[in-house]
Formats: sequence, structure tokens, C-alpha cells
Amino acid sequence: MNIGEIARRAGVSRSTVSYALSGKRAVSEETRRRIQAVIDELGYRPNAAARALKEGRTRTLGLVIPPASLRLTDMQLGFVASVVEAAARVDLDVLLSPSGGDHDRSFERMISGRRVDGVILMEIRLEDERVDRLQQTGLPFVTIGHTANPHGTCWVDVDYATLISRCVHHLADLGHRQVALVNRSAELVASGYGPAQRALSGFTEATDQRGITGVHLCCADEASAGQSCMERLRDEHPAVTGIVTINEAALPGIHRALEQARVVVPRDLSITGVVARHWAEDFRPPLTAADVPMEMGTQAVELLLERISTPDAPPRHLLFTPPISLRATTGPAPVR
Amino acid sequence: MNIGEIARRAGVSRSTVSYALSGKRAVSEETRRRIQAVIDELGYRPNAAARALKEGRTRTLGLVIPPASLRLTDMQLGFVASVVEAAARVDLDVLLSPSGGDHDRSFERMISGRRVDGVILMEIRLEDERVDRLQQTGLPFVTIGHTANPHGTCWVDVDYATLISRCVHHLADLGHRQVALVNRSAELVASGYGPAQRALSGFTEATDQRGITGVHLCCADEASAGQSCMERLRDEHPAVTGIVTINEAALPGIHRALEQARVVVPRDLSITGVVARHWAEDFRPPLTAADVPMEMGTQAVELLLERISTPDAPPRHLLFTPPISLRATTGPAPVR
DNA sequence: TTGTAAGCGTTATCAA
DNA sequence: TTGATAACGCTTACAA
Repeated sequence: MNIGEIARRAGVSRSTVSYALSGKRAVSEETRRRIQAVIDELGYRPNAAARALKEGRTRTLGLVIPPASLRLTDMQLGFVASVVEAAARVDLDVLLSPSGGDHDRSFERMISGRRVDGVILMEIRLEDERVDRLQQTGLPFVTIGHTANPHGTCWVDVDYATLISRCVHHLADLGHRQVALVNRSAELVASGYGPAQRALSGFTEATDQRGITGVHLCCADEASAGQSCMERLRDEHPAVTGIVTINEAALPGIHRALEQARVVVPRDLSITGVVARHWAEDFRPPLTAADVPMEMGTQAVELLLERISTPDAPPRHLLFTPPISLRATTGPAPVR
Repeated sequence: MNIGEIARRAGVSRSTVSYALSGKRAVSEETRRRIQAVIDELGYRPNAAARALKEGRTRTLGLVIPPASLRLTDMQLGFVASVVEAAARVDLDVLLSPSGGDHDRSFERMISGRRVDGVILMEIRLEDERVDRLQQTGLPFVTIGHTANPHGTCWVDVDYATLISRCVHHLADLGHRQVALVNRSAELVASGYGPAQRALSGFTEATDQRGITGVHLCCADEASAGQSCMERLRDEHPAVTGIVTINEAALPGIHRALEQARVVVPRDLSITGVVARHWAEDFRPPLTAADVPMEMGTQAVELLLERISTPDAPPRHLLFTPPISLRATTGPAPVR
């Protein structure tokens, strides 16, 4: 089933069918209708490969996700979903590449095989060779998160430094004098993962500024890790009365540890941070937190489309600083 | 950067470059090396569209996921991850289509635009028009889950009926006389979603067989729904001492409700069911449950590859019946 | 208003 | 062992 077959049945040339479909040339109403009838009958649709070959574009966006072996966090999953949805809205397909930091066959296939018109990269590190590779090739791309050298590239990100800083200030305003940051995993921090790094710097800055004590803890993205992390914290730093976190996956474990220790939130301990709304609302009591906006995926797609249509425009950045939603996990520091 | 450019620089014809790459024709070691050097230098890779056009295959698998608006469950996410990973292992890319039940542009593009060599369909219903559509076109496909008429199609699934039945028998063996099934949402059940339907039939069959009382409850895929569902259950059916569920997202809410009601598991109430291992292990105490095998995505890819290479072979099915892992949430029925 | 034909980058057949 | 060439299905410049 190809355009020639449609043309034959409609008694016109192939170009007429093509023009009838694209509307790039006037086609008499009569023939247009005849062609459409044949197309509807046979359910014809142009072969994507032929079209891509001729047009030099694939109508496909590439999305580079963390390797499947690592369980994706809810936040990452939310990005994937919103990217796919935003792309579908403008009739673009999404090709997935599960690629970690090192060279990866699927990643290379995607970019040097010209399988996509542009790439969205998620979970990037401060130094990320995939970004370098993409810059070499000249393929338009947008990152979710940004590298250490962010000016030349196009990205969307959450302003973790500012948000975590605000969380600390919020706790300080409530009288807390010793607070802890429950960060992502030690490996992630060590590998230079942006959000973890910036959360830490915002935390340090704010605690310094307010002259309060800050404890930094790394914690794997799992409930059980959250639990042991919290147990260790209460053991080693019993004077901490406020927790700030960007590790949503640890929340259920944090909750469990507090419950078992009969700690009442927020009477005995305040908790806040930056997490997906879903996690904040599922916490008991509901978590006061800055809700990571899921539209970031949508924004990334928009930025990428801009970049594809005008590759020479200066790269744009979008830094989200969502408000902290006051729910129910922060309160005055307990009096001793 | 195309094959002609490589040929020119290596001083050979385009066909020689093609053969050097594919190995389908003998090429002298000398020229092969020269060609390879040029390729390595320029980072050449065949244009995917041109190759697809010529070969008639895209080296891409389509994966149809539920529309992004609905939050994917962890189980669904696990499938996506394992499909993508399995495909990457055999150098195939994965194109995503977020499509619900009705006709969907991205779905149609994928199948009638010949964008993929085969399709994996997830979250299918007992009557599913996407399956009909796929059968019309003759494009190879595999479903995760199966339709009411499963013989003509290729699928992998979990044997919910048997597993839920086993859970009920397990509870009955422990002396429970009134048990409840916490199913997926009412809409899902009403729309003929297979797992929900089969869980119910397995439940009914087993309760009938053991002569015990079964209560059926629908519950949305959310913690809060799980909580209210459990509160309602304890209110309306206080004599129920055993819970069986396939709704993993409801587990945190179930846990919360029990905790607030000071119900001790498994002393006062036993819980079991079919959920992803991760959820079972995160429950407190760890949940006795049949763990949904995440390799299902891998198996789906394998089945699909078979189907692509030998489309006329009789369709194969894989029905998983994983063992129930005894953890800590089931015990003898409480004595009155 | 419509048709003819070139060409996108490959692979594979046929010749040498 | 290698090269010339047709063909895959489409879009579009050029002709009519």
C-alpha cells in the first residue's frame, strides 16, 4: 500500500496525491475528494521512512532515560509521561534510549543514525559526556537538569538551591536551630549529580546565613534506606528538629522510622523539602513542600521544538522555583 | 555524512562500503581496514530512514502505553523498563505511543505509517479494538495481558485467577471464614479490564469452593483510596479477617487505615495478594504475596521477535503463575 | 489544475 | 574482489 497505488486507483499522478495530502498545492475539490475516498477505503498513510528520507526529518523526538536497571523515581516517570504527552499533542513520536553515562549503542544509534530530529536528555550530571557528544553533532537537544557549564545549552530545571534554601529559612523562622538535609544517594552525590549538589549548596548557604547547625545525609532512593537514615540521624544527632529532603522515595521509610520512634510530626519534628506533589500529599500528615512541576516535560518539548526550528537562536533556559505549599509537617521548634 | 562520502574518501564504491559494514560479501582485508578507518574518523553510521526504506524494516519496536494522564502503576512502569532494556540488548529501539482505547493518532501513525516492525500492547481490556486493528493490518504484535478471545494472539500474562484463588485458599487454610478482595478501580472493572475481572473470578471460585464469605471491593489506584476502602470495609464488614488484593497502589493507604484503627497484622487481620515485589517488601510487616515477575517485558520482546521472524508460526502464550512468597502478613484467623 | 522526473541514502543484483 | 545501477516510497521543482 503506497502512494502509487492510491494514485492509480484515484486515476491521478502520485504528486497529486501527495499534494492533496499536504495541501501544498491547490487540488480541485473533485479530485481531492476522489483521492480522499481511496485513502479512507484503504487506510493509507505515508511510509514514515520514505518521508523521513526525503524530508530530512523524522518527526520523532529522542528521549534519553536512565538505564532501566535503576528503578525510575516517580519524578523521572512524571517527566517521561509529560514529554510523551506533549510530543503526541503536536504529532511527534518519541523514541526511547536507556543510556547511562558511558557510550551506549542505543544512544549512538539515535544521534548518528539520524533517527530523531532532536533529543531530550534527562538525569544529567554536572559533567556529562552525552551533552558534549550532542554538541559535537549539532543535533538540537534540551536537557532536564543542567551541567556545570549551562550557558551554551538549552535546559529546564528546578532551582533546588533556592528551594532548599527557602525550606531552611522556613524552618529557621520557626525557631529550629539544628536541621538535616536528607539528600539522594552517596553515589549520585559523588558522581556530580546536579540536583543533589545544588540542594547541598543551597542548604549549606542557608544554614550558614542563619547561623544554625546543618547535618548532611546521603540516602538511597528507597523506603528502607530512608528508614535507616532517619534512625541513624536520631541516634547521632538527637538535637535535630527539622528535616529537609529532595529524596521522595525515602519518605515512606522516614515516616516509618518516626512512627516507630513515636515521634509526632510536626510537634516533635518538622519535615519539608522538594518532591513530586503526589508524594507530598500521600505523606501523613501531608508534607509541606515545594512541588516539582510536572509540566517540565512539556516545557522541554516546547524548548526543543523552538531549537529545531531556529537552531541559531541563543539557547533558552527555564528555571522553575515553585512555591512551597504549606501543608502540615512544619511547626515551631519544640521547646526543650 | 553518508555512505557515498565514506566511499569517496576510502577510494571505493558505495556498495563496497555497505558490504564491508554488513559482511554480506567478501571484502579484502586491506580495503576493509581502509574503510573502517574512514568510518571511525568521521563517526559514520547508516541513515536509519534510508535503511528502513530499503530493507523494509525499521529495527524499531512499538510500545503502546496507557495515556500519560493516568499515572502509570509501578507494575506498568516495570514493564516499560524491562521492554526497553530487552530491546536495547538486541539493538532495537523502542517507539512509544500513549494510546487509550479509542483511535489515537499516534497509534495509527505507528502502525499504518510502518514506523515499527512489531508492537507490544500493554494494559489491554477483554475487548480491545486496538487488538482488532492490529490483527487487520497483519503487523506482528504481542500483548501484555490478554483479551477475552486469547487463542489467535500472542501474549504474556499473570494468571491472576489462579493466584488470587491460591491466596484465598491460603487464608482459608489458616482458618479465615470471611475474606475481602480489594480490586482495582470500579471503572477498570466495568470497562472489562482483564486482571480485575480474572482476580474477581478466581476469588469467587475459591470462596465458593471453601464455603467462606467473600466481599468484593473496588478501589482506585491511590493510597487515599486504599485508606477509605479499608475504613469502609472495617465498618461494613467487621467480621472480615483476611484481605486479598491486586491493587499495589492502595497498599500504603491500607496500611495507614489499619494503623489508625490499631489493627495488628497479622494478629488481627491477614493480608495477601498479587503485587510487584517492591511493594510487598516495602509493606510493614513485609507482605506475603505472589510477586509479579518483571521479566514479563523481556518475555514479551522475545515473543515479538519470534513473531516477526516467523509470522506464520502458531501464536504462543506465556502465563506466569509465580509462587506466593511467604513473608509476614498472614497468620491464623483470630479467635473470637 | 495536473503530470513528469529527480533525488533523499541505503542495499542488493548484475556485471566485470 | 569490486563497481555500476536499480529500487525502496516519498516530496517537490519544473513543465505543461
